[in-house]
Amino acid sequence: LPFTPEHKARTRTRIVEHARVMFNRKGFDQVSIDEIMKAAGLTRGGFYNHFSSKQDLYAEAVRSFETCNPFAREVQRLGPPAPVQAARRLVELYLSDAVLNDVDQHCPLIAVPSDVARAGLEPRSAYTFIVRRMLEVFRGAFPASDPRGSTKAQIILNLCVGGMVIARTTADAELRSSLRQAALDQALSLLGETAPRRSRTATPSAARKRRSNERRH
Amino acid sequence: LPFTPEHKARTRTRIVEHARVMFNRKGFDQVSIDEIMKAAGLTRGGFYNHFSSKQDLYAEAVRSFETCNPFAREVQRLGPPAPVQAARRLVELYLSDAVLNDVDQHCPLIAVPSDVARAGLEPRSAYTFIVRRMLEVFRGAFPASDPRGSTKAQIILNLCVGGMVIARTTADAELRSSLRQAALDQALSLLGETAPRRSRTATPSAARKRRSNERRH
DNA sequence: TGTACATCAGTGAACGCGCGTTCACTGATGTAC
DNA sequence: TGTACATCAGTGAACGCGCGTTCACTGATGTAC
Repeated sequence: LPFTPEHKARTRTRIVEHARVMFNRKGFDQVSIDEIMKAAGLTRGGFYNHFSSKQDLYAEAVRSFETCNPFAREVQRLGPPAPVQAARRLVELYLSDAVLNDVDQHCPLIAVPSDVARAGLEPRSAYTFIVRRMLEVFRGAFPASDPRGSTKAQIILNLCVGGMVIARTTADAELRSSLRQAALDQALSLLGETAPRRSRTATPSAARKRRSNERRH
Repeated sequence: LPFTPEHKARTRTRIVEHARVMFNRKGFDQVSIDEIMKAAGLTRGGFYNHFSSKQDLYAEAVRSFETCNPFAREVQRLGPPAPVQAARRLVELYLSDAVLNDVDQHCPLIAVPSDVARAGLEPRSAYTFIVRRMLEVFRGAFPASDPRGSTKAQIILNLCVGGMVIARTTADAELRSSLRQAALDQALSLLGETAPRRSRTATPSAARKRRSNERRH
């Protein structure tokens, strides 16, 4: 074989990696294949050695988030041993001020929902896959016997996505931060219902985080 | 004057009207000026008599939602007299199954957030304006003395948008409906805290609605 | 060890199409006189 | 009342550009003998 068998795979991964970041940042239509290939250190023509179409790459990029994002890695690290902590940590990462203000880190769930909703079947099911994974993590934070466990997991996901999606659209720093913070407090509060109840509105760690955000602005 | 002074205004409104529906359905890039003008019964060339660019029309379309959507009309009708009912009704309309399954009725908040987040300043501030309006309505449901009133309003908005944004992206009917329902229950529950508490998870009207949705599927 | 050959990741020019925008024109209308 | 004129919403052809996709080619590599 002309190249090592892993070589093509590594190139492909490199393309997907750059595509994911650029699609998240600028959306499906605003990123050209040329740009992506250039970012990956290649030229336009080679693209179709790896993918059958731009939409094909898009689905792949959405899918790739599952293996490459900091949330997923965090979950993998903390997942099985302490489900409640994993859920709490995921919420805190998801709704952190740092992530809100760095578009490149945005999860596809918040970065490209409109695009995906209008895209073909492949990107949509890649997206749905992430949704189910996150729901599993949140569901794990409640005892299996809790009849409202699934519902609470869904509410937490809705808060995570809703808070960030709206916050992202506005340039008003105060409104941004405040929408995000409200979602964070409520989500943590729902998670807190599994452990012995503390304050109704926020865990101590959320309060600490809030103070530090206020200092930053 | 060659045409009546209102004639141009009416034409302009007609263009914006069609643009709003089409942008919501297919996104900014996937709708051409040609299509919009055709839908409005005009030809390509006349577009620049009314708008300076496609982006200009986009901002206008987002803005227009405030005056033409069923939620806004509903709020205007119920608004001042009974703020709690207005908020409750808005939530129910927003998170209804009927709206979820009819893209044309989708509020820009859920239909085009990714597009807007990447668009210019004008569309973004048009979007932010709607956000503030909805927050006002929700805030009105809690007594001015309630220190958590603003936060609760933000949580409700996050739930409204989050639930619909995720639900929209998946084709799985069960998951769609269930995400939406979870958001609806939680939002109504938060609103319920103002009135004498009924059931913890849903108001009677929500339960009625849920049953009717289940029949439909 | 050396030579001829096959493979195929990557190159870069070219194609074709759609779309945002421009522009010279039309023709219906109201106004001046 | 009638006629010449100015206005301007709307028309449709044309321009120019970018981008997804195709394709003939290259040249580095491994294999056969």
